[in-house]
Amino acid sequence: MEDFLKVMKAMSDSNRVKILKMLQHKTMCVCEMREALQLAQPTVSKHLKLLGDAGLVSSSKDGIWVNYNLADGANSPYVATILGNLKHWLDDDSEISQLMERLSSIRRENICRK
Amino acid sequence: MEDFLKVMKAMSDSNRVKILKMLQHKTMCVCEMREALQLAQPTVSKHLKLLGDAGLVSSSKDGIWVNYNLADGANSPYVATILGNLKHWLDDDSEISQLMERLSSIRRENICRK
DNA sequence: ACACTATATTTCCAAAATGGAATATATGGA
DNA sequence: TCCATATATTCCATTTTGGAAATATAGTGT
Repeated sequence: MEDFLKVMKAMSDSNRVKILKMLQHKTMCVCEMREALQLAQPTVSKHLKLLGDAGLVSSSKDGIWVNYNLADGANSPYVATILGNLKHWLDDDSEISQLMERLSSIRRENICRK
Repeated sequence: MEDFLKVMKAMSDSNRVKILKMLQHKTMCVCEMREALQLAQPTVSKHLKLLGDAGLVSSSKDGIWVNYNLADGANSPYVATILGNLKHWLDDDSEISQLMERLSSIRRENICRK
């Protein structure tokens, strides 16, 4: 039950859902997400920790950066099902589609290491 | 997005999930659920209101009672998918399976109208 | 070693969620 | 009409959550 509730709670916040939708399109680091969502960096990190604890995202360190990706869901049927459905869910949501449009112009080279 | 989040938030509480699992097996009134979950009656009513607002349950009045059922999900792809998956999810959870065992012995005639 | 940057953690605050007691409403029976 | 019961609503205390500022940690380049 706890694992299930963790996944549902992780899906219950619009900024976290936006993170997952962005990760459908590309691997991202924290500062790219920070820019895309216009949130403070610690806030983004906390959301990512919660998503990671729920098994929805994975991360790997690349030097100074941490690359975040969608999890494959191999360890949780809840994660696999939710992420599978989220692939097509919310694509016609205006907030989401606007975010996706802006996403292509948010590139690590232009934000980090200035 | 709002509709989606409503569904996810509704699924983020163990008592509400238990209500949905019970409704998979039978139509229930508030006092039966109150007995099954050992919660105060207003608490159950509030959970049911939230589940109803999310489109996860429907209700119909029968005299003094209100019968609650799982919604058919015809109006929401989120509801349809979640309720469809919940059919098999959590069946092996110990809390849930114990609740299901007790469920058969909780009958309206024995609780209400005493 | 030192400065700079990306990320994580801690701490605090405001807002939201959960639960119950008290209360209101509605229905059925005497 | 009056009473008992099923359900809903209101109100309040406690806990949880989302956000940011401050701080800590870890790489990278000089």
